Amino acid sequence: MSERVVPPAARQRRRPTKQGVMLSEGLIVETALRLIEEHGADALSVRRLGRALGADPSSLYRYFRHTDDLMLAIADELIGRTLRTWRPTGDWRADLRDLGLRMHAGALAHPRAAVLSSYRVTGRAYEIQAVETILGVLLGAGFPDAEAVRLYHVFVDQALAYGALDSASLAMPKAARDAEAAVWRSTYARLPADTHPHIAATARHLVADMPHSSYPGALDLLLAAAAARLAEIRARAGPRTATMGTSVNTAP
Amino acid sequence: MSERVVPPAARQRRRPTKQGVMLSEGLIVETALRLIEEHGADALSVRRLGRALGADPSSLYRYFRHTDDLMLAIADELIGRTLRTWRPTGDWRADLRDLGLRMHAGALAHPRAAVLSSYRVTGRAYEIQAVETILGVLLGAGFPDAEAVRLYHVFVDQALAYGALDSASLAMPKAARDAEAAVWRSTYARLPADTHPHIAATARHLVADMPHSSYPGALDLLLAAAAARLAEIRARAGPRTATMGTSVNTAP
DNA sequence: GTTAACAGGTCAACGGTGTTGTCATAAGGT
DNA sequence: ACCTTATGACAACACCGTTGACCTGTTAAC
Repeated sequence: MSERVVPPAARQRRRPTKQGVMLSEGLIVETALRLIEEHGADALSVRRLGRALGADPSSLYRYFRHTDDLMLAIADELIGRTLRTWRPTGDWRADLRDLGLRMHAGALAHPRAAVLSSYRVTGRAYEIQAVETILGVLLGAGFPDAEAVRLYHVFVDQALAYGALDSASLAMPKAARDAEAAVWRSTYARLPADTHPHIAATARHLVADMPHSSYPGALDLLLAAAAARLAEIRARAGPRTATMGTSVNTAP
Repeated sequence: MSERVVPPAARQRRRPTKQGVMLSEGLIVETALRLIEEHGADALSVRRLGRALGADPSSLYRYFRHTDDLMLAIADELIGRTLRTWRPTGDWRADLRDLGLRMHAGALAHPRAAVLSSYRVTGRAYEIQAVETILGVLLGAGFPDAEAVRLYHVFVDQALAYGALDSASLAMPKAARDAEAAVWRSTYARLPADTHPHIAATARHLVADMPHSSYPGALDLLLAAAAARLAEIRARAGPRTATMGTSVNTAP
């Protein structure tokens, strides 16, 4: 190692691996994502990744300082992919709803990366682009600066937090997941009405609802609250238009 | 091990540890919580816990099948503590707000347990009590069964998801956390207005807002949306009262 | 061409982790 | 007093991330 770190993009002096592979940041990230996809969230370790690449595990430390440096690179790649498949229409509410669902789905597809990236600021290219885009949607809708930032923060954190939560749940072995769903049926649904009246009264709904993600519901509540707030702001600023829930993109 | 597992509560045949400690589920959970509190989230491992207890690590497997069995026990204890310090007033919105903030704070105090418990159903005593209580608040407020369950689900998941998210962030070494805050100041706040107009326009707010948890904001938006929904329900059912945002606790 | 610098791949080792199979023993019931 | 058995201890396994030392091929300069 000696002083090792990572020369950024100006890499030269390439040499193939003993097994003939040309390493690169891109190849490593891609392989890591493939590993996660094929063999589950826990399949990603420096050693296994090295094996999958046909390289010594320690070689990876020439490209990433720690494992979570690698995870951040993976996270940024995921942000990029999500953003690339998203087509804004100009309707802020529909656009944010679509984007939120895409972020959530993206997280579910890569549970391990999602968990790690959820609470980190990568500061990388795609992340910056995402911030700029989402802020643009909110400002374009007519939210004042401070409010737009607050909403941006809540929107992103909610998508990431739920993404991580549902990812973790999804990463459990299937048997364990089924067992959890069974707890609602066998434990909760059988509590007697005299000791647990509220659970007993709603048991049917609990059994049906609880095993699914509550993210779509949470997202809709968030957007509803935001729309109400926007209507209020518009009414206060000057009651001209009565349209609500939709907004023309008239950013300066 | 042979077939080992955990005889539930009917434990007898106590024998002290070599160092003279009498093990018990309770003592183990308490010690684990103390360990987390004193030495941070990563300080909890079977081996360290054994050392702290004055027992061989493998002894713990007589009480818990896996480490996350242990984590679930810890999680339930946390739920219990949170619930015990909460005093409902009858105002559903204020009560849920208070409870949400307490859950979030409780998670922050025990990051590792929070992350693990966030996506698990313990089915243990305190968890059941929490479900019953929260459902009672919502039903008492006047939400119909199905809606109450949906709201319960979103409320709890939101508290847990944000708890886990902010826990993870808090569990980072302080230096790393500071570095992340610096990214907002040094990277985002310096983007030129012509390439990133929206970020540039709101940079001041981003720097101020982003390093803090967005949970309180998210919680308030959720409660606002719920209150609006409740007003709608009441208006539809029969326009008698005009009070809104507050509710008398008239559960059957 | 020859050479010197060094990026980058490899090896071996360290200290950690969760988990389990085997064994010894003290406690309880009879 | 005996027998059973719950439970603690020990040792080992297979993994993990990380690092220091070494070696070698590529490149740039001469």
